[in-house]
Amino acid sequence: MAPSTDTPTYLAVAGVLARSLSSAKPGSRLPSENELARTYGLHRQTARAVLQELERRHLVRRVRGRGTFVASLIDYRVGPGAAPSFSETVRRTGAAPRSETESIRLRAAPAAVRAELELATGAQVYLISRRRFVDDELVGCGDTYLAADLVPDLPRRLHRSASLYEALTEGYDLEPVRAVYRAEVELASERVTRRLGLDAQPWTIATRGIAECARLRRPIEVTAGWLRADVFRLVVEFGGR
Amino acid sequence: MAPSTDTPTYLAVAGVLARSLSSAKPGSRLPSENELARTYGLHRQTARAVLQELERRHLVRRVRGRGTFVASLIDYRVGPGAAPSFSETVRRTGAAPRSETESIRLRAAPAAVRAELELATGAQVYLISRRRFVDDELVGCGDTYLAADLVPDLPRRLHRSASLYEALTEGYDLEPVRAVYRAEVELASERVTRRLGLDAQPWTIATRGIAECARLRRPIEVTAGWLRADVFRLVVEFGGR
DNA sequence: GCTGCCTGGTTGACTAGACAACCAGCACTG
DNA sequence: CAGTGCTGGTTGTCTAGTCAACCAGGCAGC
Repeated sequence: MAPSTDTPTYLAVAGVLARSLSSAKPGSRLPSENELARTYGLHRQTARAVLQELERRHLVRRVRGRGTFVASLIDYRVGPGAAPSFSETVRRTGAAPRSETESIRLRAAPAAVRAELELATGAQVYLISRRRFVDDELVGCGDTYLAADLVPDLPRRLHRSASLYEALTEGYDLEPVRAVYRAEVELASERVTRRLGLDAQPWTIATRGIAECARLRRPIEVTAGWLRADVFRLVVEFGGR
Repeated sequence: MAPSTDTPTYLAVAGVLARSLSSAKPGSRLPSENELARTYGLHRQTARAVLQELERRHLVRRVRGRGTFVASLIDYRVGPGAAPSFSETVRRTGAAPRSETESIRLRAAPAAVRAELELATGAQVYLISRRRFVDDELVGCGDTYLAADLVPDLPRRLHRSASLYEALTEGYDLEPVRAVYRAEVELASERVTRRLGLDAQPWTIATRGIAECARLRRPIEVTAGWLRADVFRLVVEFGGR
């Protein structure tokens, strides 16, 4: 029945499941390791290898204590001019995005940020840390650095605004415009791994950007973000119709 | 000695090795699974998990029958205007790139290609398949489709040129200019896996592009390429100084 | 009501041992 | 001299079984 010559059984079974998975409902549950082993006559470790292979292909998500579930990737489209918005990206798929502010801290600017924002030594910045959710599941996090002297009393103002963008634009007349943007696929650092509530370092789409204010003609914002690569897929596009 | 509370031993050992690996020479060999198991007092399967974890992080490459070797990633930089050249990218790292033509075939244009190149039904295209090497190791492959009527007698002409680009520019006065470009990280198809001489599907940086000819004012070339993601890393950049 | 405990089911980690597939090098043979 | 076959070492696959960590839900007791 299988066209296999001598492919390992765990790959053969993974292939069978992968094909049936393409028409499965995202979020639905797969058989457990023990069930799988029983129905295919394998040892549990082999059934495990099957599910791990599917996880490696980002076709399923495995949750300890609960089971294995059908995954679905969200395209994270990056192109010139269009700095992708997390909320927009998620909403387009029909899911519900949510951003949660972890903390707003006032601190001395790290050297790298100071250079990017053209600040004097000792200058202070606000560091805004956020967490990103899709359907109430934690899928990413991000940091934003803002020169403190440009946005006095930011925490309170931010409270009254729907978003940081709105606060900057309407509260301070500082509309930020993306100037430099960079994205890559990388393994999460230990710090990001912790923030995402995971114990093993996941692959992430890492983004870094600098935004300028047209009125002031200088950079005002440095951002860094990480999105789980088993939930999002990085797509780069230039040109097109 | 380890700051671990109860991190799994395979992750702990992987951490130790990862740190020492950053200063190791790319290409040098790591201890074998058995050696590792002996020196750390583990079972071979656990030592195996250690090396597999390092492979997952793209820090090492494992070759059946030979051993485990220190890897090094090459940045594949993508930006507006600058369609990255495989040869340029590799040469910048000091390694030796090589491209090898697998085949040049004349065939009816597939529907998707026909649409992109604005060809009539039944029109013919040349399909040029290439393989990409770094220091004589197979790391990628690519396909190029060209409208056959624009490049009569292509196979012979290509023989006398250093590259396809040169043949198009000087042989036919058809300088191609990148119009649409797209890159993403994806699991290799079975076909690409075969062409890369692997048995398990690897992650790849997949690129797709359409090039136009300024003189003719129409698209003349469709390209698709795959580079192994355990050798290259996709980096997207806009703006900058 | 609701807090805390227990229980059955799930994935995670580890040890034990076996055989297969593959590679490089070497000696031997024709 | 070319090719064959052997051999030791390597990673790949698989079975067998154990304990741990975690989750959801049910249930008893406060």
